[in-house]
Amino acid sequence: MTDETTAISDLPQPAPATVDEFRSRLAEVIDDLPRRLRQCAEYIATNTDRIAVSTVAELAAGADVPPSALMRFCQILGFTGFSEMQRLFREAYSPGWPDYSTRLKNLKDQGAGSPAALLAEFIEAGRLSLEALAKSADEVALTQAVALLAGAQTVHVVGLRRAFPVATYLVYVFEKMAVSAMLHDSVGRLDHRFALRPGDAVIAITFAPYSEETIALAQDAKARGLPVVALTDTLTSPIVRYSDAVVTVPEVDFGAFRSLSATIAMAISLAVAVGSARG
Amino acid sequence: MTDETTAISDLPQPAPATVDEFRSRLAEVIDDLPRRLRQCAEYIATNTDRIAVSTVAELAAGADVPPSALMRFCQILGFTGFSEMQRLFREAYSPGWPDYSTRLKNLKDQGAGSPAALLAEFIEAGRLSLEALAKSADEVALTQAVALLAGAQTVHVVGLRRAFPVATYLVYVFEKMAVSAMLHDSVGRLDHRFALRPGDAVIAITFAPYSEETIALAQDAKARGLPVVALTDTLTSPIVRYSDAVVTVPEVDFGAFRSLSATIAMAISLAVAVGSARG
DNA sequence: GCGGATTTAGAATATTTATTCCATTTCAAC
DNA sequence: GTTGAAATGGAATAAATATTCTAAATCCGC
Repeated sequence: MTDETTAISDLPQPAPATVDEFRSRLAEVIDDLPRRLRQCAEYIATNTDRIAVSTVAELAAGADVPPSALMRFCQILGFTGFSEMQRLFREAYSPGWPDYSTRLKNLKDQGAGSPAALLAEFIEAGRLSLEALAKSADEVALTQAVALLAGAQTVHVVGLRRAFPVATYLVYVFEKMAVSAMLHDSVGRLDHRFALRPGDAVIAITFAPYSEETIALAQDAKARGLPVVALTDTLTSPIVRYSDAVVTVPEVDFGAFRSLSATIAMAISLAVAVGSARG
Repeated sequence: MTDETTAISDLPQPAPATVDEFRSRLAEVIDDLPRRLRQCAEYIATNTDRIAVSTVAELAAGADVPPSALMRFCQILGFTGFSEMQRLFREAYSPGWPDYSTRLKNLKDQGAGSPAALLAEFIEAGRLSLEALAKSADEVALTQAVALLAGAQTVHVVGLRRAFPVATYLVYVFEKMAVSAMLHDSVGRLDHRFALRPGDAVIAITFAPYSEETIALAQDAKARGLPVVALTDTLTSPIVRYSDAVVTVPEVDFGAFRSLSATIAMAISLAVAVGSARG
């Protein structure tokens, strides 16, 4: 009858009311959970999205625990049981976009190859790219890149072919932010590399198949001791070895073409951050 | 005992195996369905995404029919029952937020003005733009624009300042699709308008504040009787009066800068559609 | 290695949810 | 209007699913 044994799990904690609350509660408790319950927590943490559409038995099987363990897990989190937890996820699903996905399907139904169907595909590719970027963005690399560029006199921007639109937008934003920037566009096959001066920095944008001129410029700058920032697709890109900071962007493409959404989002962020870092 | 009354619904049709198959089956049957079943079909058609996370009773209530009607509906589509139909959607289910929204919040929490927070904002702006585009896209205008451009000898692309990246990407895609295209970039203040020849077409890209040169080129082309396609922000844009087809794109911006995601998605779609309409 | 507390597994039960069935209604052709 | 066929609603039943309970296993401080 004493209260002395009252442990955390006995306290009537209120159930999480949002997915965010759910996640933080999960993070709180996960470390001091016994073996089976921790297994539940870990499985749930990486498969949160399946809660809405699975049964206790299925999730338990996935986590490799008996169903009853999963029940206890739900209760520890503050729910009366699995059903209550599941309700949270079923209701939270599809909040912001009431008819977005339906509409996309309608567009696609116009027939494969129709302009509307293509548009739907590119919209989807763009959205996936942005979401992937949100998940994978490396703040540290980004901050580092901003620091390098913010310290430069003039920022030299190079990016050709499919990366060229990004380069031009970057220059546009730099200009608006009063950052001195120069676009290396190889118009007229003129080589502007003499313009690289001590105190400057380079941002080079390239994706597979990597464009030689871009890499060459980065290499040149590096040789002269200028800081080089790379905006590319993977850490194995050939430009990486000539760069002092590497920002990678996962881009989903449809057919042969990149959506560029994620790349541009990253580029603007860089430019604006550099602009405001300078004041 | 005769087979003479055998109707469509009696034939043992195989159940749809994919969501796409499901949608086309639905479209096939929806027109010759009795009242209650049509109610089901219509509700399901606009709420396809809730199938995975709802019970028969919930969906039936939403469609305003008794549960048994919904059961018959499932069977007409070829499923043995609701559960089988739901399984299809549960397996295909993948919400947009495995941890997307949480992650965005984390980025923003790095502190207002930090590179990561900026990135989060631009990602969000891009995503909203794409979703808005999905909802507002006008297939008819798009198809019309494609037709005009597909009929042209050479496509002249013009877009300056913030629209310039879009113009360059458009030209890149046209090239890859073997469509003869020319970029009017006003490099060196050279005026290329003499290049407009009978049989050509123009695509002009401009957003508020509208760039004069772009509008001037459109006007010029129009005066010579060439078809002009406008890619712009609203139907009240000054370019509209010089255009034969107008494609509008809603773009959300953060701070002073457009995300361009929606605009680029639209531009690629146009270019690819034109390319395949030709070849 | 012993004793008390905690954790666990799985069987038993309760609840929810899907499915079937049939009496009644609606519809359309004659 | 009458008749037969199709459609409907709701109650009855079957199946799946969640939840609880308890005996056995495990863990931990001594």
